[in-house]
Amino acid sequence: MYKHTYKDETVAKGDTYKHIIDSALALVAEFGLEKASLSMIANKAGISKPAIYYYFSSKEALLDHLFNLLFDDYQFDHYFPLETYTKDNFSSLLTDNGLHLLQEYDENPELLKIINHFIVYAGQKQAYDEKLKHTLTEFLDGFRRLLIHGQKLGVIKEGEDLTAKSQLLGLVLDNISSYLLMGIKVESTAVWTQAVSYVMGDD
Amino acid sequence: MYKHTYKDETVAKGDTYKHIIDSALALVAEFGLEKASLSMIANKAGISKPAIYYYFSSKEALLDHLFNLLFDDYQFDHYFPLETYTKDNFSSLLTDNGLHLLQEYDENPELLKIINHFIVYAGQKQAYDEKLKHTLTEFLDGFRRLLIHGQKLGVIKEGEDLTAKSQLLGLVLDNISSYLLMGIKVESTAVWTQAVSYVMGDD
Amino acid sequence: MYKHTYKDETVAKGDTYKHIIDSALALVAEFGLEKASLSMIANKAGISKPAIYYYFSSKEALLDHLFNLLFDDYQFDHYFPLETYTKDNFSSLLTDNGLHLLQEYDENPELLKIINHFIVYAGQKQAYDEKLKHTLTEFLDGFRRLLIHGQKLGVIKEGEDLTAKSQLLGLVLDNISSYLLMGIKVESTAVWTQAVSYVMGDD
Amino acid sequence: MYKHTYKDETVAKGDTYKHIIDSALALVAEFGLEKASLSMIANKAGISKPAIYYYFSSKEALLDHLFNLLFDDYQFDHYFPLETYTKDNFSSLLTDNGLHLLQEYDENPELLKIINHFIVYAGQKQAYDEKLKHTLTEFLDGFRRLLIHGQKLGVIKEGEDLTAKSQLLGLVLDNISSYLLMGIKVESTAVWTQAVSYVMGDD
DNA sequence: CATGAATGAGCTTTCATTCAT
DNA sequence: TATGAATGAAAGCTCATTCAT
Repeated sequence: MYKHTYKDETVAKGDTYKHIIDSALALVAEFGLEKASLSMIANKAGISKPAIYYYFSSKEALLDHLFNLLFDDYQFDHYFPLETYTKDNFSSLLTDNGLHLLQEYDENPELLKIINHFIVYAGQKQAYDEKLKHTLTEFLDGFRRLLIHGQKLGVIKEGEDLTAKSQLLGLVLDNISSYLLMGIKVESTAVWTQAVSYVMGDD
Repeated sequence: MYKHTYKDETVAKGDTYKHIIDSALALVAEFGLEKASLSMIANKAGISKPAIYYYFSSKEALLDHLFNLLFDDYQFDHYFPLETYTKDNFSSLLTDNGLHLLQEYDENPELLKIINHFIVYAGQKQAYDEKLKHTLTEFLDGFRRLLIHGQKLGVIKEGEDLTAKSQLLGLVLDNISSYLLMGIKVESTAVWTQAVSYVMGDD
Repeated sequence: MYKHTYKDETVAKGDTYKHIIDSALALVAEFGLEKASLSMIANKAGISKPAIYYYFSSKEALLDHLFNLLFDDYQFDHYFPLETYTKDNFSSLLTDNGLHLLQEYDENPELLKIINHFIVYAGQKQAYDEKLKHTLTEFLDGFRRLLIHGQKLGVIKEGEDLTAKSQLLGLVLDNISSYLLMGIKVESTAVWTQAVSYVMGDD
Repeated sequence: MYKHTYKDETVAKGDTYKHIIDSALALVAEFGLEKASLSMIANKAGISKPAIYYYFSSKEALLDHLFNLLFDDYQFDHYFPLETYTKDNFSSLLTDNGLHLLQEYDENPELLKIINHFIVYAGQKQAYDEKLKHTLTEFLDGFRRLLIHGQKLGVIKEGEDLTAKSQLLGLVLDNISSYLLMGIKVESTAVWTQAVSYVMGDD
């Protein structure tokens, strides 16, 4: 699961709105979706409980908003901009982009926590489930498109099982951040570098 | 996260006890740790709420029991018995053992769900966090020991970064099951096969 | 144990607040601190149970409030204002003030009941215990100060054991009200009058 | 409230029975009548909860038994044996007997605590209330009979208000133990000595 | 005699939600 | 826009009690 730093676009809606969202994010990260109660959120936002209902019709609506905030602008291209990849920089850029993504999450452990809460919750809410599935699938697909691009550039051999290789990349990258989140020591740089070099056919 | 089929040893304790545990497992899988209430569990078990307290001193104690049930006998050796690996079967056994693990979880999607709930909950309960960390670390370490064994057998080249390679194996295997759980289509066999062949230095 | 008529100062807080306190006082008097449940209190106050939590953070907080209500403004001077005592009125004023106190409690048997419940409960809650001890000690001390004042006025002989005499006064007065509360017939006026005349050295 | 050391006569009923009563007494002293639950009692007695029902038909029955145990053999004569009082020893014996009673309670603070719990509970249970009233009244009456005896012996003047004096004695003695129980420092010896000397007409 | 197993009633507390203002 | 006041529903938990064994 990866996500770049969250930035809410709705500037016009005023401070209270943002306070609610920020408080909600912080509390969900700390206590989870259900234990983060509206009381706590209102409290942290410095407003009264009913005020939340002015902006969100229900707690569920608020959580939905957070969910979309985190997953909406989540795109493979943001981290691995296909158009910047050339024959010469392919391997090193792939490595760098991946490491950069890992670093971003390392710096925002809260985000990963929230996302994890949503992932588990997705088991109970179909709408989340579908969006989540779609998002992750898209990301895996991004790696596939990238590898195909690499083939066209001639840096990746023809005839390889690109699907499996791209999925391996996605799975590894995703899980490195999960393990980092849990505080399990993983040599993230080395592992990612190896995964890349393998996919590139280096040895 | 991997786990073989759960089997409770305490046969002597009678039916009610098992009903409680089974109901709890099912409901935790479906609704999560907090939303699976004692009322629901009692209901599903066909008993009254206080009856649960005859067997467990609190809801937390019940959840702890489930947690231990799932994580206690979780061992790398169970899936990858080091002593069975030889020079000749190393590569294929590694592949087969991994696929077998994946298949096991594929057949018990409930277990993975519960485990995921516990993983998220671990963020709030240190005891879980520690055990979880220890368990996952142990599993990664298992792969490392296995690769070292492979080196001794001469099937893996000297001078390789075994730590990174073992971690790659662990991360990939773990995340394949996660993705399967979420219903994301991953070519698990192909990916795992590739990961193994990479680590073995095949190409 | 003595206490003047309870009167809550917080007029501004609205009716519900007062209803809660009044209901709580009545039910604690009748059933005791533990058996007076929030359900009963809410019921008697004509509100829902959670409404109580809007005003008090817990049952304990509510009981604490009652406790303070009863003991806070409990002062010896309120019943025996030292500055009003003169050489001429000393004996009769001491008698009158005591009788007045007894009468007050006679007219508010509920208060004494509640106080008794708190006294017993003090054995389990240190905060109550300390305040209670302090309050009663202060009252005994009040009598001592009063007798010293009497010595200065020349109505009480020098060289007497004022401590013992003052404690006798306090103990008698306190226990008369207890016995009255229990419905045990005590000739309160006669007993108190005798106690006073003894302390004054009359015969 | 005064009470000599409790001693159960029912020896024949076996150990369990006594264990139950002892445990109940100890726990009632510590936690009060309601909070001392049958679970706790059974636990402390080293038996199972239903075992209590073999000896007592209900918790109330058990409490009733304790109540009677404490109040049944409560007699003024036990502490102040009228027949031992003579013209010569009257004053000193009265003093000594009272001090002895106080000392007894001082050495058994548990008993006083339990008795206090019952006194408060008496407000809710008429049967207790009546017995309690009767017991206390009897004690006050005992002092009256003693003073009358003193008059006959010629150590107390004729024409005195013996009722008020006897009540004063009873109230003082009773409340001294209460205050001692609460941990309020009272010069018990001095106060009681004064009370006696007053009643005797000494000065 | 005594217990393991179980229950209904009731407890304090928290929650998302509503509504008049 | 925002809040004070209140609520129904449900949570985890404890208790006195029962009953077959």
